[in-house]
Amino acid sequence: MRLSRFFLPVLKESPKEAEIVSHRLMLRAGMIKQQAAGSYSWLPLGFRVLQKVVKIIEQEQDRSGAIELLMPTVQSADLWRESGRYDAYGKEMLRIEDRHERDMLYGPTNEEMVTDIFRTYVKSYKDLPLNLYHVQWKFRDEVRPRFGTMRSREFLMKDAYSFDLDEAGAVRAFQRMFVAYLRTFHRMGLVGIPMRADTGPIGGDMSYEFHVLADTGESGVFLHKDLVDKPIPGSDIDFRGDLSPIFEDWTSLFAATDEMTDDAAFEAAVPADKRLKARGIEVGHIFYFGTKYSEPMKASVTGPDGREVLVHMGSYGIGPTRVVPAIIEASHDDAGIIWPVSVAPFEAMLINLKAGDAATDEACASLYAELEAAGIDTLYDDRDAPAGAKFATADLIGIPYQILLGPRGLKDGQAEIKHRKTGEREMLPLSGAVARLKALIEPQRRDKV
RNA sequence: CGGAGUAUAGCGCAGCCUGGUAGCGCACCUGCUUCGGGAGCAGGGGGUCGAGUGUUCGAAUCACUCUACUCCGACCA
Repeated sequence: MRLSRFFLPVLKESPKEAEIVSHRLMLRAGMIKQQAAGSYSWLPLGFRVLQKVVKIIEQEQDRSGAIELLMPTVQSADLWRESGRYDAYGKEMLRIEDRHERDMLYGPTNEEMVTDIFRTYVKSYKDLPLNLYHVQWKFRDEVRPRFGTMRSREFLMKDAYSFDLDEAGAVRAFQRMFVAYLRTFHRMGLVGIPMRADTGPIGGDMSYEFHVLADTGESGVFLHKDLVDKPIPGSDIDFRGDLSPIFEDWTSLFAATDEMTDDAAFEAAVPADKRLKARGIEVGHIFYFGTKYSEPMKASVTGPDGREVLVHMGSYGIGPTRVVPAIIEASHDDAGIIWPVSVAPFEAMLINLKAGDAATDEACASLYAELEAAGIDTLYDDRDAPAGAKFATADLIGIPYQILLGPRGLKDGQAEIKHRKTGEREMLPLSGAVARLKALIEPQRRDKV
């Protein structure tokens, strides 16, 4: 993509409403624009990141055996009356009336609707286990939206719903999601630590929140230090096999939010040198809630013995529109964002240090063509701007690798590659630069981790 | 929902106290000079001062009402 043909409204100064670093950087990097309280447009750069995050989530959901579909944002109130949540949900639910004066709502979650789909079609235990998910916009009329897309009212959520014959099956489904979530966050360059959590209004018995550690996190978290760099299951993990050893390995170490524990319990459970008290951003939440919805909504199957049984359900959410700022909170410096390659809006940025100079333009154009041919997703800064402004933009928007070419380098037949994360610079013969870049990027690609 | 604030050009702000018809920096446009870490000079465009009502000869400025947004607390992916 040529920058001169892209839409990238970067800001030199940060709007005053942005209090936390991710919000500030997302505004400055031209990723989002606020449209109302808790409501954001995703501008092209931000949308690229969001799409990459969603792609990783989908890949790991699919790998774990979940099946993607898409349900509407606007739902009929009737389903929610069946489950009893139409009255229970309160003011957080945006209620809408259509022209026929029917009660509708903008979905804050989809348990009712997916249960309705399930009960319509699934009649036999032979069709279980089943896990259906979608990635769809939600609306929760938060009392106080804040921190940009970290806590917005309209937000994107991947929500998965598992259906099993009994509790043992549901626990296996829960463990599959648990492992899928470990992998999902890891692939985005995040350390997502599962913590015992409160079940909240969705209800249920077993619940883990996945938290990214960051000073700006909204929750206090207590955890065993060893969880921070615990190895993540690889892409060869067999989701049809027994995942309970992994589950137990992770959950045997203490980790809980401040809603679930306190200093005394923490100190009793974890030796002093292993205690880590921090702030966490909740990026995912998984629940097992048994027959909470299948019972009122009559979602049952015929079991092997011919008897009708209510299915045991769980639900599993990740908020991509929150994950993006969480990644920034975890990975930035004074100059701007530092994207992991797997979610970066572009993998490389080619900087023409003297746009308008015929020889440099030509050399950059051919280098750009070479980068594209090599499959490197490149943003080519071909603007007629001072070099300093180009560097500032490249650093701000956090492209992992910058490749610099100007008259000086051209004279020596050399290009410079700069690593955004480390600041390291290498001079390379022009002919070898693309190969070098490819070697750097490829192992970090999202499908390789 | 309770508490505290803010609202003047795309962004950041001054002007308000003490009423006299709007200004600065950045951004934007034109030209020239520049270009290896957010360029310089010259010229230029853009605002019914959040909305309404009132006070006044006259309101960005004073009064009242409303709206939007932000921050702090209780809730949530």
